[in-house]
Amino acid sequence: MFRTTKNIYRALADSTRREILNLLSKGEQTQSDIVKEFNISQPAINKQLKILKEEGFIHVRKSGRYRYYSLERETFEVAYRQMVGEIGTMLDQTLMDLKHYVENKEEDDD
Amino acid sequence: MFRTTKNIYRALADSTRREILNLLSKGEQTQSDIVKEFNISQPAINKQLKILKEEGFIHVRKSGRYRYYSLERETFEVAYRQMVGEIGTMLDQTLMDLKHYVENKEEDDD
DNA sequence: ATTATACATAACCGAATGGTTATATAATAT
DNA sequence: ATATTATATAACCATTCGGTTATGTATAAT
Repeated sequence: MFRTTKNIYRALADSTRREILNLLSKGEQTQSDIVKEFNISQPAINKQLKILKEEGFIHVRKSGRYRYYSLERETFEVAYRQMVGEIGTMLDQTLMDLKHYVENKEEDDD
Repeated sequence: MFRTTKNIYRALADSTRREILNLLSKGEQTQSDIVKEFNISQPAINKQLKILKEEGFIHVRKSGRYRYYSLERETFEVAYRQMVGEIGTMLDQTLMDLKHYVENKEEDDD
């Protein structure tokens, strides 16, 4: 009932992944470029890239021995909008609830 | 560099927790009320509530043997804004990048 | 006083996470 | 042909996660 097609929540759950996305948002990067930006091993980065790819947030372009990673902007944006919508709704509802509470302050009976 | 004060990403990572938040957004609920809404055990819900509380997204009011849970609207909203800001920036940057790419289509040399 | 209800907590469990090291493979450079 | 570089993959490990059952404790109801 609450799952987005692409699980943006999973993608964003880890800080390394968020930083990778942030990095890629500045432009295409090879895997080794990305690895250089972190203090963790190449296989560790590779795994996180795999998860981001699984969830559809990034895209790989192969060229020679290089892999160029970039944001899958479309997917990302759609998922993002959905997430913002969901959470936004919750916040709206709390306002509604507060409004209801204020309005019915005196008459506790319904 | 990328961590919010309250870890909204962690809070939202699990679908049960998101559903709890959604439920609470409609108004205060006792723990047993919440338990009834799910197919999982009371201790399981209790654990998720503990995490949401840890991250500051909900609040408990004790009354008799009941625990009334409600959204900590303030924290939630601040974290939400921050998250939207962070991700929004990423998306803006990809636009920027795209713009740069489009503008420099013909001249690959900078 | 006894029973029922709401919640808390402990012990346990399997699976997923997020990293590691070691090693293989593929492409490039020398 | 050999060495180097980029990436992939396997095996391993500790921790976290998200649930379970069992049981304890506090409050309320009978």
